[in-house]
Amino acid sequence: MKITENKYSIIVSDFGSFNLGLSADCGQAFRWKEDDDGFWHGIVCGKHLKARQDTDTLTLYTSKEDFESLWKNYFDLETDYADICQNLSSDVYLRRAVETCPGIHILKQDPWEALCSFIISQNNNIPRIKGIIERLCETFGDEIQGGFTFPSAERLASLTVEDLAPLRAGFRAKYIIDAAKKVADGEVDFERITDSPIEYGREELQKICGVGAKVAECTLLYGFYKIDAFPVDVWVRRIMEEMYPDGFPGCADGVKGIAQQYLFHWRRTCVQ
DNA sequence: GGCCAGGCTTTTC
DNA sequence: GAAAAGCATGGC
Repeated sequence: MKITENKYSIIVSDFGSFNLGLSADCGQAFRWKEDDDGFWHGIVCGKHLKARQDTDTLTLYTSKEDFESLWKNYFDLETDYADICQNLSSDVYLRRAVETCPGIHILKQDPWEALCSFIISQNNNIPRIKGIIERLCETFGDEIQGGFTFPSAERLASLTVEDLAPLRAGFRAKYIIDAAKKVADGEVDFERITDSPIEYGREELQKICGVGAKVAECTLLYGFYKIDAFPVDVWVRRIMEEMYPDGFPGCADGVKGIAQQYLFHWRRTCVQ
C-alpha cells in the first residue's frame, strides 16, 4: 500500500483488489451513500468521510492522522484478501462468488452501531433498514459536518420505546432500548467480547431481548471482526440448501464470515 | 391483497 | 422440546 498526502486528501494506491463501493454497499453497513459525482460519504465513529475510487487509486478527503488511526483499519486495507480469496477458490461456488464480486472487504464497524443496525435488520429489507437507521441518527445523533453521528448506547438508554416512534421501527424499538440499556450499564461487556473467543460473544449478545443467533453472528463479524462468525439469513439459508446440502466447505474454516459475505452478495445480485 | 424482507419471542402442540 | 403463530412496516 502506497500513501500520498495532499493538502485536503490522502491518495492510496497498491491496495490490492479492494473495492470501496462494493464493500460499502453489499449489505454489511447501512449508512454509506454515493453522490451524483461518484463520491462515497459515510460517518464512522463520529467522523465524516468523503471518498472515491478510480481505477488504481483511492482518494480519501481526510487527514493522514485519521487515515492511519481510523480509515485504514475500518476498510481492513492491511489484510491480504488475495490470499484469503485464493484459498476460498478451491470451492467451485466460492470461486465464482469471489471472481464475480472481487474487492469486498469486511468493514471493521463500531460494535454498538453493528449491534443496533442488525437488531433493526431482522425480518426487514435493506432499503427500509437504511431508512430506519437514517432516522435514528437524524433524531438522536449529534449533528456534525456532513451529517449525523450514530447515537451512543448511553444516549438511547435514556429513552423509552415511545420516544423511538418516529423511526417507524415497529416491534424492533423495544429491542433497541433493551440493547442500549444492557450495553450502557455494562451488563453486556464489549471489551470482554473483543478479548474473548467467539463463543463468549455469542452467549453475551443473546442476553439481549431481540438478539438471536443471526443478529449475534452479524454483530460479531462486522462489529468485533470475528471473521469466523457465520450469519445465516434467508439468503444464506438458500445458498446452503442449493449449494451445500452436505455442509460448508473446509476451505472457509477460520474465515467463514468472509466467505459468507461474498456468497451473500453474489447470490443476491448475480445468481438468476 | 398477499408475499417478502440480513429473525426473534411467544404460544401451542 | 419442536413447530407454528405473531410481530410493525413498506415495497412489489
